[in-house]
Amino acid sequence: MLKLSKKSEYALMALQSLGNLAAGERIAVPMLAEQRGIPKDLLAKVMQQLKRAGLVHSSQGVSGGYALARPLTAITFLDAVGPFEEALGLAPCVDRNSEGCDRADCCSLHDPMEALNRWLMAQLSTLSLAEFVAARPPVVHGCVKAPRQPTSMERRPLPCEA
Amino acid sequence: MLKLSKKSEYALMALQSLGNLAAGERIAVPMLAEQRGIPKDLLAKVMQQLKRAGLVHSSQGVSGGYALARPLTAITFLDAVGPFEEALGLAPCVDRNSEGCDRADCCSLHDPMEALNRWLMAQLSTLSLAEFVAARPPVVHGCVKAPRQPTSMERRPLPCEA
DNA sequence: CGAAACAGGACTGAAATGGTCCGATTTAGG
DNA sequence: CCTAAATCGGACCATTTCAGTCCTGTTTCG
Ligand code: SF4
Ligand code: SF4
Repeated sequence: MLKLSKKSEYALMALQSLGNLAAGERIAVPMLAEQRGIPKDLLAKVMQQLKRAGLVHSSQGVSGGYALARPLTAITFLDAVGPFEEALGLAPCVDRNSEGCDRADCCSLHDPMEALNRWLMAQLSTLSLAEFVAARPPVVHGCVKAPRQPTSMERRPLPCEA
Repeated sequence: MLKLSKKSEYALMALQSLGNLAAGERIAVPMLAEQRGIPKDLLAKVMQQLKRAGLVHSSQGVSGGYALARPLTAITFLDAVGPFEEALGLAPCVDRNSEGCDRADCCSLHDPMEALNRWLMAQLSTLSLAEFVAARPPVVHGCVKAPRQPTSMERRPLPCEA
């Protein structure tokens, strides 16, 4: 139920990498793909879609590449992942990409579903990418791993503590 | 990314219905299936699995059926849905049903993923079914819809309000 | 003994997913 | 002006997952 598509994962990777670029700098798909060790053609598609979603800017031609359209603090997890998730809603009755459910007005599960769905969406759209991936030091050649730091997720209070 | 499998949905339906049974009462699969308008054979499988998960008890023979093994307040959303979700984790590196990810120790996305995943799991396992489906009046023949009441989900504070 | 229920495996069709390939267009640099 | 390298974007394919059906047992009430 929670699994992200590979495209989403690649999108998050890309946005993370774009996040620690110097201002005005750009990075090309082949470079990105090699750094993260992921299929270049697929990443290319992902980037196109990110552009269409307005999250990144692109420049064509040799020495072209991508850059963030706005800082990671202004991109939510939902923004980043939304374009790649076919089934973003819990059930057909609360999903944008489905023609709904004919039982919707005769289903005692509908209201709870809708409520939970709305809550989850709210969570994911109040989580900025900057929070999610606490952007860390520059990329070492071939390996982008960085020392562990507690993310802001871990500091979010659980509902039962509220 | 959030979509539940049909089995999960059916499981939630079933547990909801079992929830407003009188003590000692049981209900059979064909009856349940007809009430909710869902395929009986599939629901049968779901019930078997719920039994294996220890959430319900069954009795065989004619006039057999299912009943809750414990009250809805003692069953979490994750309990109910877990057995039916192949891919419960956000990514391969944090999923029980996958052999992990070879890049796990060289991926700057791993730690954020793990953190978010843990947080989401915690959310789903602190949400009891009783909270989720604020169990409502008995089932009218052929239609189980009931008047709307605010669920406890809607009263959960958003992180940004905490 | 027979009808009705649970138990459970085998199987199928359809759809989503992850990935590849190829041709077209743009553009910096020699 | 020409070429290499990059973004575009459609077509295509293999694999897996999903939802659903079917069929054969076994239990148990009346
Ligand atoms: S209305 Fe009920 S059955 Fe239809 S999708 Fe929503 S929850 Fe599932
Ligand atoms: S380690 Fe990185 S690449 Fe591997 S699954 Fe986790 S997030 Fe995806």
